[in-house]
Amino acid sequence: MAKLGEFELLVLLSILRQKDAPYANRVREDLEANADRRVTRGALYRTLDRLTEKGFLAWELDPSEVPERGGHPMRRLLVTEDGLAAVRQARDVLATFLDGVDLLPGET
Amino acid sequence: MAKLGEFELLVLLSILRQKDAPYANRVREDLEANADRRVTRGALYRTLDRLTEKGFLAWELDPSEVPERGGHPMRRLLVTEDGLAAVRQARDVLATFLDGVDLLPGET
DNA sequence: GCGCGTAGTATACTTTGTATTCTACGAGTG
DNA sequence: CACTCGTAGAATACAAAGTATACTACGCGC
Repeated sequence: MAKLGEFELLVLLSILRQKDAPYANRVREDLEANADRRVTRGALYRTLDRLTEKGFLAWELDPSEVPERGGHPMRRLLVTEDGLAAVRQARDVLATFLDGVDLLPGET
Repeated sequence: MAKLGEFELLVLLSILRQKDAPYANRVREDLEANADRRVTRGALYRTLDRLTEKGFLAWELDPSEVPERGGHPMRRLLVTEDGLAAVRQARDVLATFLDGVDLLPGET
């Protein structure tokens, strides 16, 4: 199974967090706000494409959620089973390594 | 501050785990064993170089730890303060996102 | 009907990650 | 003693992941 880059992982996690509104721009806002990282739309869509090619992500056009100010129909993002598995594995590896070390003070 | 890629993070964490023997090949073995990932020597050294350029890593030649079967003197790897800070930040971000989601079943 | 704001696409480019191949050197073995 | 084996490291070229820039599309409201 293809492995996840750092950003890819964050994107999948963010999608999973958006329980009721898994749309690209929600994810973008989430990442900018909580991961302290600039995310341009191009960057995000590129990543979504890659995740889709890998089979970690799927989407459907959402006809009900009409955007307030026009634009394309929004894509409702869905993490696949494979995607979930990949996230879990990445989490486990990270947990292992983070666990084995105390870089405690935590405050930057 | 430059950001950490996924592999870079793992490498720093692994170095921190090798409390008494922070050498490149220990790290390599650690990653292969615990991160379920093939790591060639070239790949690792390239990453170490990049981390050094970013100021996250330093090293000194270790004269005391003589290798058992020849080779170059080993480099004792040292994570810098900046490196530690970068790791902490990455950890915090990951924690935030992993926390907000329950992909629990955990078993693959 | 024109501009603004949102959603998505295309493309070019940079940074990160990986494989391959080379040098160096000590220990053991013939 | 020279040769090959195992370890450590360097150089190079290349692939994949990440990012920026600049586009199209469309609806709303002035």
